[in-house]
Amino acid sequence: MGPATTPKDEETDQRRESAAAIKRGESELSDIENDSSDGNADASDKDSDDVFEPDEKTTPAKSASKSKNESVSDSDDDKPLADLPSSATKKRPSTANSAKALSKVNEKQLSGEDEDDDDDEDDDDNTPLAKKAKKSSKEDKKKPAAKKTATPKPSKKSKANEESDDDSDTPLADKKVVKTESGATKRKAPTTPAAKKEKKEPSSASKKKVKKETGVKKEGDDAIDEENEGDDEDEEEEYAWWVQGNMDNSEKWKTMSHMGPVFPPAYVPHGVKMKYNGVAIDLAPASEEVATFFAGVLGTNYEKNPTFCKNFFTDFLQVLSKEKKKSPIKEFSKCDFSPIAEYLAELKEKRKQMTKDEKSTIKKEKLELEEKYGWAIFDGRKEKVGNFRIEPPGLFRGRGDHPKTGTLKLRVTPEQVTINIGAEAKVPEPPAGHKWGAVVHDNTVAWLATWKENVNDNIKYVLMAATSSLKGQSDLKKFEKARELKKHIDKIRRVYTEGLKDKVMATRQLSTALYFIDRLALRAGNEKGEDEADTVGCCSLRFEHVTLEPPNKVIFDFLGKDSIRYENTVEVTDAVFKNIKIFKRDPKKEGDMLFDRLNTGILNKNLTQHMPGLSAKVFRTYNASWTFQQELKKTPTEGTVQEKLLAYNRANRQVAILCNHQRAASKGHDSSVAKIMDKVRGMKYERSLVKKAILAHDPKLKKKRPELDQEESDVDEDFEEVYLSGLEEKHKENERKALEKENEKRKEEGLEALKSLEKKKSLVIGAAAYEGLSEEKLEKKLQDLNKKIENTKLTIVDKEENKTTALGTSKINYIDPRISVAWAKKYDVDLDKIFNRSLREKFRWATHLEEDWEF
DNA sequence: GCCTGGACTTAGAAATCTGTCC
DNA sequence: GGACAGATTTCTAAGTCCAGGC
Repeated sequence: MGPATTPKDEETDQRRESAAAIKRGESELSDIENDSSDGNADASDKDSDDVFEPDEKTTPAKSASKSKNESVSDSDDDKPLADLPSSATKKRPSTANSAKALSKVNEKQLSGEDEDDDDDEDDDDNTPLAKKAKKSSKEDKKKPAAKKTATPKPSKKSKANEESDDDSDTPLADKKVVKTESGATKRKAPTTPAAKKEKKEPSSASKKKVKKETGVKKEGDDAIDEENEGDDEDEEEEYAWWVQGNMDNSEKWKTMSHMGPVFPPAYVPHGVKMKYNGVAIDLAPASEEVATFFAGVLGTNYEKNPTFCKNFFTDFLQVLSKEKKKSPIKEFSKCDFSPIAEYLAELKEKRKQMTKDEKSTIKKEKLELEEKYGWAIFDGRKEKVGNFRIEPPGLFRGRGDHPKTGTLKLRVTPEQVTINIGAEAKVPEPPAGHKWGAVVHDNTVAWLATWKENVNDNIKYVLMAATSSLKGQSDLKKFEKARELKKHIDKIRRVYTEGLKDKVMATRQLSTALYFIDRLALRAGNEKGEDEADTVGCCSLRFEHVTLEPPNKVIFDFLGKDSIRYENTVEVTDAVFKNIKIFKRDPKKEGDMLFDRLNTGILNKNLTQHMPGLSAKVFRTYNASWTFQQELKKTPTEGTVQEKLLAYNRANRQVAILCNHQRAASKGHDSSVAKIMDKVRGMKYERSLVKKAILAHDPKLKKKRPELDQEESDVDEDFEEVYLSGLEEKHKENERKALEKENEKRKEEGLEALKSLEKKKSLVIGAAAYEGLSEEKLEKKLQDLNKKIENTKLTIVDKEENKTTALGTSKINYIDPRISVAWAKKYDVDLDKIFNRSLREKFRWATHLEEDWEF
């Protein structure tokens, strides 16, 4: 499939540039490699919570060194390790702790390593083994039968591995049992909290409030205390959960109440008729609603997406078939939804044209709803709910090539909704004539309500807002985990670097994947079903997603999350290059897994051995925050706030590029940049006039301040002409408008229209504008212009660099906010220049720290 | 021990709001 | 005050990952 979704070629260049940022790793890596090869590895390795005890503490240096020496011979040729003469492979670093650590896991999980080395070589390196049919997988369709026959058997088996040996030889993809069809999976009632609690350790003696609370209510109250409402940001008192440092949030509340979710209003038919074959068609309300959904996407890319149209039409026919009268609608191509689309456009226009009063009435109603349903009471504290609205029906807008995009998303009924609320609280009333599907009192989960949507059978939740203490605690926990990784990262890098040359294929795959996850911040890459868009992450990369460019470049080109294209050319170490070559070796072909002995489960299980709770995604957080902190060091200490902010945004941008956070370039980007550039030139022209005026006052300054006599770089006579005539034009236009306005007024008053304004503003432009100004005023003007020009120039740079890169995602999710807070303190920049109101609220927990705080 | 459903985080697009310029 | 652009908020799709059930 062609990566057609959001190709951004310039972005690629930017990304390449960002490879520089990635190289932070490269240099470190070579350090690590050198480290391990020169036998000094253990000197720097002070990890206390080392998980690989036995050999680890004995002679890591020796083993590391040994492994390196061996791998030298290993890497002398391009042959996979298995193809080397046994004498070479037999010397494999079996005592190398790190590689062993990786293999250890594989022994268990893959049961892939035979005790007999020779066998191992053959099995692992040469031939991906038995390929059973992968049920309902895309790969399956693409793989011809030949693939499935390549099934050499392992020759010997160790006792311990006897049972799983077969599997060990099988690329994992082929072992996986794929999800059953949606209909085949039964829906489970939510697990009872009581049952869960029995298994769980009772959480620590409740989280005490360390500060005075606001909005404390008696438990069981169901109405929200309006008096306590107000601008949260201005509230002095807050629930400073972060002070006590208890990060165990397995028990999320003791008492909890809320008002339940809000359902979308019932459909009100508009009566506008769509056409079929040119004839207006009467539709029953249910059908009209679905037709209106489609009319709403006319003019967007969805309309041009055949899958979207096909899925929509299938469901539309289904709805039509339920009408009492038989509908003539049979073919999509004969449908004309434009009358409804026009009606929708009219509605939109009407909304735009609403009077101030009408707008404020709507706003008031919205606020009232938010006030009523937008809050929950957690242990007596009023906290904001995130999405308290049940998703309205519509057409599923799956991204990329989602096979179900366009499918009708049905209206959710209260009977489908499960409410989670404190046992002591009053259960919110369901809409009249309805009942809740269930009511539970589970304080081990964060959701207030849940339901299952019909399109993908996904479970949806009503959750707390990002500013809530619950989410704040999760955030802090996440960043602390990433900081914890800092203590282990050297070791992990050393381990996977050694693992790159391990004899066992599974270990090499694991190590290579880890290398990418660490260096390139790739996502883990879970397997996906055939009812989802074909996107991949690290573990699910396929043959066609990675190409090699000798001597040491790897080119990635694949669609990642949200079908966003990831394009990157990276210089890698010899070992990685060689591994990819092996992983792509015959008989592998397009459609085959690159890492056929790896999946996210194995990867993460391995990672938890290095550090409890460590998973692939932690690397993204760690590397994002770490990169950000490093990049911020480039902030000019003496610079203006604007310059400091540019440095901040650049650091942010490096992270966004690393994480491949993209956005579509706005339509008017180029023209808006051109406009600003013209503005700068105009200011420069004005500056040149001011300078001349200053010199006219005091010609002696010419020597003292030669810059006053300097020509402006990009302001020439042509520009002057255009600029001045532009000013004149503008002036005339303003006069014309003013006259028009005046005459309208006169008309109302029954007066005769004027031919020209009585009081005209005279236009003074060019040098004349500065004649007669005092030297002092001119100097002030010059200073102002200098400042303005510099700031505007920086704006252009920032804008240009931000064209297709989305900074928000990394700022919200990956960069430890404490780095930003410390930076703002250190460089004396207002926090609100870098965090908007929402972020300040979301990261309130991060604001109380010293400027020397480090990630 | 494997698999999957459930719970949650992360993501870009779309909608809405806000500020600036004229 | 209207138009426009940019910022912010909302929406919900699409990921990750792990606990619990078989």
